[in-house]
Amino acid sequence: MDAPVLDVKPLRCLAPIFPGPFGYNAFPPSNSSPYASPFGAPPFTPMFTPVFPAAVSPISHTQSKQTPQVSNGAPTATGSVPESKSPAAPTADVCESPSPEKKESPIQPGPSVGKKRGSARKGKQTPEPGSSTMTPEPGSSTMTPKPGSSTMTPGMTESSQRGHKRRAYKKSSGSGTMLFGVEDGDREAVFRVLMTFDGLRRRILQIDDTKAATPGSSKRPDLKAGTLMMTNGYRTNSKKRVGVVPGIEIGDLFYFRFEMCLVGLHSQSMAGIDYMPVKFDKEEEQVALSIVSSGVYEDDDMGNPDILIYSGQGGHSTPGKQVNDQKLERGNLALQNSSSRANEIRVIRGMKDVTNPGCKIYMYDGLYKIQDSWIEKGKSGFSVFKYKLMRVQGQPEGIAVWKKTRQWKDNPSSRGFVILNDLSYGVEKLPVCVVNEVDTDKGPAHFSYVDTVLHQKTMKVSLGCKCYNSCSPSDVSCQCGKQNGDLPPYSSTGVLANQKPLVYECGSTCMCSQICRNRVSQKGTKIHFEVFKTKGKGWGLRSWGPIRAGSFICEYTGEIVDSVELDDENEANDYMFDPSNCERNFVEWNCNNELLVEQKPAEPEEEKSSLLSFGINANNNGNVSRFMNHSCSPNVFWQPVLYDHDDERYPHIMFFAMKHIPPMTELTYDYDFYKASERLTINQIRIDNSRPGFSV
DNA sequence: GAAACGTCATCTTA
DNA sequence: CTAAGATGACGTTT
Repeated sequence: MDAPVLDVKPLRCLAPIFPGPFGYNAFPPSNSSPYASPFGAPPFTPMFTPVFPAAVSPISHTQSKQTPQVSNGAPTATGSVPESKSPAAPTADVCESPSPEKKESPIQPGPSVGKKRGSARKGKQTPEPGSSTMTPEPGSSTMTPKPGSSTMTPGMTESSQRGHKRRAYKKSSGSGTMLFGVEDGDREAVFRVLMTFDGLRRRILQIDDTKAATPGSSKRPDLKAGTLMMTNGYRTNSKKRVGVVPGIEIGDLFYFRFEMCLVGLHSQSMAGIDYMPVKFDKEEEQVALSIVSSGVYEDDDMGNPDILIYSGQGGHSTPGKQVNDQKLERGNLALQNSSSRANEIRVIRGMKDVTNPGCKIYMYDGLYKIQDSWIEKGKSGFSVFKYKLMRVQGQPEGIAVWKKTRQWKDNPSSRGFVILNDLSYGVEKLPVCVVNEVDTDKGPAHFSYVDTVLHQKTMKVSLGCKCYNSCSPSDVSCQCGKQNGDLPPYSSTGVLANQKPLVYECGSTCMCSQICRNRVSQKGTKIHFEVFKTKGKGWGLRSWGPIRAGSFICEYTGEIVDSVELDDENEANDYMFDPSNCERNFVEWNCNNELLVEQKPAEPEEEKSSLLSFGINANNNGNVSRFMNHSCSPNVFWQPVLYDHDDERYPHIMFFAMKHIPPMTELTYDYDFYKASERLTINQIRIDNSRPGFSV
């Protein structure tokens, strides 16, 4: 039970594992707080969420410190609402900022790879180029009530008029309790929570996959992962609040509703309207905090990115089918109150994922205010509440970025500042345009675009599997499956489950077809890239579309060289990918699998990645990867993959997304994993094999 | 009052 | 398409 807690770093949950009810692991009971020693803090009771050491958020200045009472953080004055000035603007530079202990400047060329040297930039980060104001002025539209619609007045229905007391935040019953609340997280904490959630979810999915034969046994890995996080209190911003949420920026993406719950953006796991009681003078009133517009109701964006027409909740028996009039209660009432109180409401827009239909992407679109509300008859003839929300001015672009990029995709010539239409000259399926919005540079120096690595010697080809059509994760006879260990590396949608020393994809000698789920990175990139001139870091790389965490981005192509040829002084090494200095290629991406008790052999792997002793020279031949800059707070990592030959000394270097990456966000990876690994503690945590385990 | 327990509304996800 | 989900809100009992 007393697994040693190793090298505790603030943002991580390092508590030893305790078996909880239902196979969940819980953190130790309150009287043995794991925090006592590491932080020198007194043990706290489960009553209070521990204050997170790094909790002083640089952006929480707009937000008064939340006390257990609701009173502040909420509007202080009657009627008038806190104008939190420039809500998200100051957060712009948080994105790439290193964790507090680090001294290096956020983004700079990696020490080991001399790429784009001399352009390191100190100090202040400049906002994205492109984020300059090109939003239309929507303010001109006057607030005339909708024709033919009755205006609502608060209190027009009976229900729920009793003054609600703010209840103490309900702690999960059971053994879990809120031991590890990460209160008022900063951006780093938000990332941590999200990465942990998704790591957990992918892991559960992966385990589920191998048990394909048991029908009905297990579904919804998202809910399982979310529940685990919740019961262990592994969340941040767990107190509700009006307005800006620390650590969350406009444009942030979410692929599950639960993700938004865990970081305090929208705490309803299903309902579209989140609200809480707020004190105005003497009265307490429910006001809306955030809404998710997900298209179940007949929401409409009117084509104007700053306006959202939102439908109230209720009246539906099955989703999509309205069978009753909506009532002015719950979320609808809260929205109505928010309309008169004019408080800011966070808006999350849900959209179809074009690359993965059936999947939804949620994007935080910033603060809005309700401008108008009315009742109208829905398609089914029942009453529906309608709310017209107007985006608060002065915020960075949100959904507008999406609209822009979508337009560019349809019509690439509408993209301005283009220097070159297709850097790949047709090699990539999608053109890679080169843009410069910041200076007069006419483009990067010439190189030949290749979409594969160039070997000097011929590589021998491995013997493949004999699966028919597609390899099945539950098929123990699959040769490729064996090589990968007991669990499949990719989900059925091609998302990498976790980082490994080496992934074995099926290859040309395999009998399975191209639809095999064990063929992912070999098929090449599906991302619509853009090479752009950064401010101060030379050329950079970004995507027009959103990228889901774990999905394949691209390969690092170029000429394979032996590491002995590497020489930092050589200019030719500017575009050298050098994995040899990476003691351990594990980022924190697999993190917190220890929330699951697994009967896996303890990681025997580690060694292989440090054996990599080649380099990839992209100076003369390369692809978009050579433009990816370094960051200590990266959103991309690399993963060795083997598929077309047998030689484990020369795997392909494939890049995958560490986090969900919004459109037009620069893609960066950590050039020097060795340093990164020093920040790691997660892999040092002992996994308790003796425990029965979380049954999935 | 506070805490514990019970039920309902919500609609997402596979 | 359908049904199983988890949470928080709200209501009732201890």
